[in-house]
Amino acid sequence: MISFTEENYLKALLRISFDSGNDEVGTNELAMNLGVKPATANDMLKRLRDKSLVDFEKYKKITLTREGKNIATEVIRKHRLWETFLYEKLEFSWDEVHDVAEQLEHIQSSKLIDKLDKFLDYPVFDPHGDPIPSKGGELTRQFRKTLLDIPVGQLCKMVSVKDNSSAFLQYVVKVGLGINNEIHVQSRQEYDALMVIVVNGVESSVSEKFAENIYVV
Amino acid sequence: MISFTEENYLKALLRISFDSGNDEVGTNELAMNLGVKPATANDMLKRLRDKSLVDFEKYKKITLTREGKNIATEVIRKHRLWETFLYEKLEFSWDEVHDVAEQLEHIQSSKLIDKLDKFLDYPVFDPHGDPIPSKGGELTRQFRKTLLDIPVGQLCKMVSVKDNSSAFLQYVVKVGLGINNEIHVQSRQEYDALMVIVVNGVESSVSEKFAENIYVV
DNA sequence: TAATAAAGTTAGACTAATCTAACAAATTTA
DNA sequence: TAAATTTGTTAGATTAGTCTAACTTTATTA
Repeated sequence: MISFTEENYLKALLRISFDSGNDEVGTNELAMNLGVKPATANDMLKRLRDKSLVDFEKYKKITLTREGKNIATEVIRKHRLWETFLYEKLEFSWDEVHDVAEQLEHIQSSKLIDKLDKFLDYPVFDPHGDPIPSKGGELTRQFRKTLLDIPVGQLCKMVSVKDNSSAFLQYVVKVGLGINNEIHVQSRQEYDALMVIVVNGVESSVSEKFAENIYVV
Repeated sequence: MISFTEENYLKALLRISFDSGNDEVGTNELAMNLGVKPATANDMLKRLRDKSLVDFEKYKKITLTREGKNIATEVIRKHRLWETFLYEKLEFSWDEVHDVAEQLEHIQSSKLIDKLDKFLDYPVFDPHGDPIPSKGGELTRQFRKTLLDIPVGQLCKMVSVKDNSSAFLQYVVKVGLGINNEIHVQSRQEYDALMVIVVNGVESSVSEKFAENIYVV
């Protein structure tokens, strides 16, 4: 049986490789991502290797095995279905769903998740605009532009976020931004990439770090 | 913070004292109920005592403190709300809800449980006919007759079960019994209390152990 | 290319939750 | 009420998941 913690490590590995577009992940990167020390991650990685869920050689990068990737994808599927449930059925706001879904994603019952999928009428995207893997585990990798890629003067529409921490999401809400909102890029500093944007007629300044975490079309 | 396991101990203590009508619970009784060894239960009870969640003296019976009882009641509230959700919204059958609810009851989010309560339109009984504690923690203790209390020749109606294990619940289904079904008590052996009952025109023999786990009116 | 920095590993320790085996107290009963 | 039985406790061990501190390997750069 696979533990709650093991599931979190696998999920983090998949998310990191998905975000970076590279299958290979480093120990420190993983540890930082999970908020544990590299030594801890290293111990866990050895256990996951014993279970044939990851591959790596000493001092080398880590990849998920087929089986590890399947489990990670299933956890992400559950996470995103629960987020959709919380948002659509329980009136949770967009920035509150993540933390609760972090817990719900570990409930073990394939019947539960299939029935939930049906109850929600087989949704394809979660409230952040991220794709929900199908039952078979298909996760469409779409090319994603961020707010950083939009030239001055152009209009775009926010579809999702990269950073799912509630600290970031609350900041997004504070700037008056929400899913499907139109953003007008008014200006950009050469020096530090600070941008001035207009959302629903309200002007705000946002940093480079902020902009690269907002997915747009 | 209170752990998953600690919550299970508190819940078991409340359920045992509720079933027996006596606030005082023994270590062995608790251990058996949770499927652990008495030594294990004893260690945990000492930790719960350190946190002021239970009271007991060496070699004496255990009681929940006010705070311990509140937590246990909250866990039961969550359990029964989730059971109701699974049964009413996700088409789970009556005997499948318990095991999944055992996991869902430990999700930590008061907003989640309040919203779920609202979504279900503030239900008062779960699919087994057990009362759902209110947000304030009121749990009405009703006198409950079991099938064992029904004299030969009399008709009664099943409202709930005492044993929630899926082994028992599946057996109940096999006998053709479900919630709100009428039961006719046809005969009873003096020697071993074996009963012959009729449900929807079908005759079955049931043991004393079975009969005492079926609540009726 | 040699020194420095970054990344990864190992050893040893801690906590929570569990176990077995041995022991002590309380209760039942002959 | 003394012996037998039941109930509860203690001591010592185990596993999962975490840590710190010291070490090794790999990568970067002056």
